[in-house]
Order: sequence, then structure tokens, then C-alpha cells
Amino acid sequence: MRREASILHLDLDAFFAAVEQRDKPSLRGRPVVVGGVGGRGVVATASYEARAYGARSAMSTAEARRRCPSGTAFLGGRFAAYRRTSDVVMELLRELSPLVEPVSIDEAYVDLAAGPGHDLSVSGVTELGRRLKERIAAATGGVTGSVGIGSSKLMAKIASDLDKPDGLVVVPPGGELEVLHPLPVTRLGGVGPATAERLRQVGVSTVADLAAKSLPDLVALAGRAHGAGLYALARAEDDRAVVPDREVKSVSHEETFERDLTDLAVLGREIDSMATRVGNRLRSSAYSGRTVTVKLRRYDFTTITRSQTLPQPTDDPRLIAATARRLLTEAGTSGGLRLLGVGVSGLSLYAQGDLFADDEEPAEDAGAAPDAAEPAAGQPELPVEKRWWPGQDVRHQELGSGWVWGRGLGRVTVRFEGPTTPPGPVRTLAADDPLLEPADPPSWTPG
DNA sequence: TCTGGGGTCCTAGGACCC
DNA sequence: TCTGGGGTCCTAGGACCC
Repeated sequence: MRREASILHLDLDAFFAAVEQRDKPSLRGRPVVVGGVGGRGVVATASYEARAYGARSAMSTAEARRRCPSGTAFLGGRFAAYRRTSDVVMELLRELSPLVEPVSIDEAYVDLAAGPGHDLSVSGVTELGRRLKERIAAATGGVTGSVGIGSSKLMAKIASDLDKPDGLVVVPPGGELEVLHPLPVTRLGGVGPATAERLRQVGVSTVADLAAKSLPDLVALAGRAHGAGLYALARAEDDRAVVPDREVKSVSHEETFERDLTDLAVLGREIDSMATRVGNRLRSSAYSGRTVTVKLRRYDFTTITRSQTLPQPTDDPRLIAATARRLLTEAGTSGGLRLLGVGVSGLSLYAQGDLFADDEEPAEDAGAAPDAAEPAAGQPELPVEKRWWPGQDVRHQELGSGWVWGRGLGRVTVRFEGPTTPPGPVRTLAADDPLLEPADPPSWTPG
């Protein structure tokens, strides 16, 4: 805990939904849900209008559909658009300080004490926060963020959560416990459902209750590291640094199937495609890793992992796939799998094979189908309706730019509008209309 | 048509080594 | 010589976060 409120936490409000409402004028002021749109999808972000009907993050999309009125937009994500907007915001934060720690695409800490001569008084950082929010809204086309500023990461994060959306809260140094102690323990990072339930059983519901517990009690309850962490947080003791470049520890890809899969040949091809994605991501960041993990979720939601550590780090999709196929075969698929995942951990910065090219072994793909890991030669043959998904950016050669509202029965419904147009008209087209094609996210800055 | 996908960190037991 | 002991690596699972 510092003597000045010099750590800032920014949390962009209902971020995915806010970007959608920016880019799709007809959705402004209306309920929007972004997430998985399939039968097994869950909500990633609900706009505040959708939250009013009870839609929440992590809720199944089916449940959100039940709760929200017709006319609610249920959209798949446009991650390129979110990434672009996030990058703009992160750059604004870096103008405040070189020490910016992105926590996720919509959240970051900033160490203001490392920045150029900021006035770190309470009134000084309050003014800084106010100006930051203005600049974010201006640079993103109206996306808002909630800002918290305090003497530690803990207090900054708590503060940003106190007045959402579009909030600004500064916790003055010395005032930490006054803010912290009345809050429910679940507001502390690291207190999820399991810990909350165990705390409840010993009569702890607020942070003040937690602060009354002894260190040995908390260690017995939550384990050594977690118990000690809770003991410190309850006292607002937090010296965690703002770390700008966290090392990546693992790379993985997983997929929940629309229907449970049993066939080893089908699952093997899924593994090949996931291994290709993981290998390519490793390669593009110059990483390789030694431990290959497969994750299986069975029909009854029981989840297991099986891993194997290789003698040398690799980024080779064929080797990753062959290892994962073997682990899958050993684990078995009886009853059907609803999810399959492939991951690589134990990362280091260059593959052995890159340093000693002579050591590179011939493709060790005993279990892999030949060429299975190779990228498809031409355009993949998608069923015509699968080319379109709700929220997708499209362009029609005669009707212009727009986005997909819905599809089905061989047709696709498109709303023709963009971030800088008024709400636009809807047209229903044939799903195989040759004049309609997928498009890049629109630019939200005029000109 | 219950329950995503990408991660991080911690714990615990067994193997193995000194 | 029943019974040591610490450190590291590997594997599996669990809790948690956004």
C-alpha cells in the first residue's frame, strides 16, 4: 500500500456490447447480448439494457433469450473490432505512464507514479481520471470506461467497480479500510463461489468479518498461499507491482461441439485442426513448448486433462497433434465428448530445432492423418447458411455495407448501416447471393 | 436448448536425486 | 538397519479471472 493514490484501474463498460452499439446505430439504447449464438453458447457481455432484463455474463445464451424481449440482438463476437478499439485505449493509457498492465482486452492497471510528473494528490488524480475518461470516449467513438484510483491494485480495482458504468472513484490514502470493510468478501479478487461458501460457513460475509479471522484459520480454510493472501487483502495490505509485460505461460485452443462426439476419427481431425492453430500461434510469437495437454469434457460435464512432457520444446503442429491423439486415445471417448482442447505449456523462446537445424527430426506423425495439419488448399466448402453469423460485417456490391441480423431457410437478413450513418434499412437476401461478401470491421472515425 | 474460451496460480502425490 | 529429508520435475485437478 502506497502513501499516494497512484495506481489506476480502468474497466471498459460492457465492452463488447458497447463496440457493437457504436458500430450498429440501430442497436443504440437497445438490449444487446454478445457471445456464443449456438445451442451451447454462453453470454460474454450483455449491454446495460439487456442486464435490465436479467441477462448476465456466463449465463447460457438460451437462458438470456428466455429473459430478454424479442428485438434483443444476439450477436457472435467481432474480436478484430474489439482488439482495435482496445489497442486505442491501451495507447492512451501508455501516455500516462510506461507501466501499463493489460489484464484483459477491456481492463488494465496503470502505475501513475512511474509517469511523467503527475500531481498525485487526490484532487490531482481525480482530474487526471476525468480527462482520461473524456479522451477514451472521444478516441473510441463513445465507448465509456470506469476508473478507480487508489494506493494499491486492490483499491484501484475495488474503486473502479464502485460506480459503474462510466464511473470515477478515488479512494484517498488512509481511507482504504473504510471503503473495504463493508463490502461483501466476494468483491475481493480470488474469492469465487467455492471460497465464498467456505467463508460463509464460518460466518464471514463482509471484508470486516474476514479481517476478524486469524491467519491460521484462513490458511486452514483456503490453503497456505490463498489464506495468507486473504488475510492481507482484508487489511488492505497489497504491494503487488504493476507489471507491463507478463510472460505467456501456455497456448491452447478448445471447442465445445454442437453435439457430443464419440468417433475417434472425427475427434482426431478436430485435434489436428486445433494443433495447427496452437502451433501457428506458437510459431508466430517465436515460442515453443514441451508439455502437450489434451482436455476432455464428457457428456456429463466431467472434465479431465491428460498431458505429456516431450524431451524437446516444439511448435510443430504434427508433433503436437500426434501427442494429443495418443493422449486422447488413452483417455477414451466413451459416452461422448462435448468438449475437446489441445494446449502447449512449458514455453521457451526458441525451438531446439531452430537452433540446431541438423537435429530436426523427420515428421513424427505416427498417429496423425497425412496432411491433416496442412492448411486447406482452397476456400473451405461451408454450407451456405454457415457462412453468415449474427453481427458479422458484410458488404453488398449494390446495397453497400452492413451487418448480419439473422439467417436461416436459405436466406440472410442484413441491416445496411455503419458507425457513422443513421440507423439503416433491413433487407432479406438469398444466403448464396453472389453480391454479398464478408467484410472487415468498419471504421468509426469519420473521414 | 443448462453450463464458452482463453488463461493463471496453487496443491498434492510420486519419481528421482543428492 | 522399520523409520531421513529437502529440492525439482511431472502429472492431475481445482479455483479463479475476464
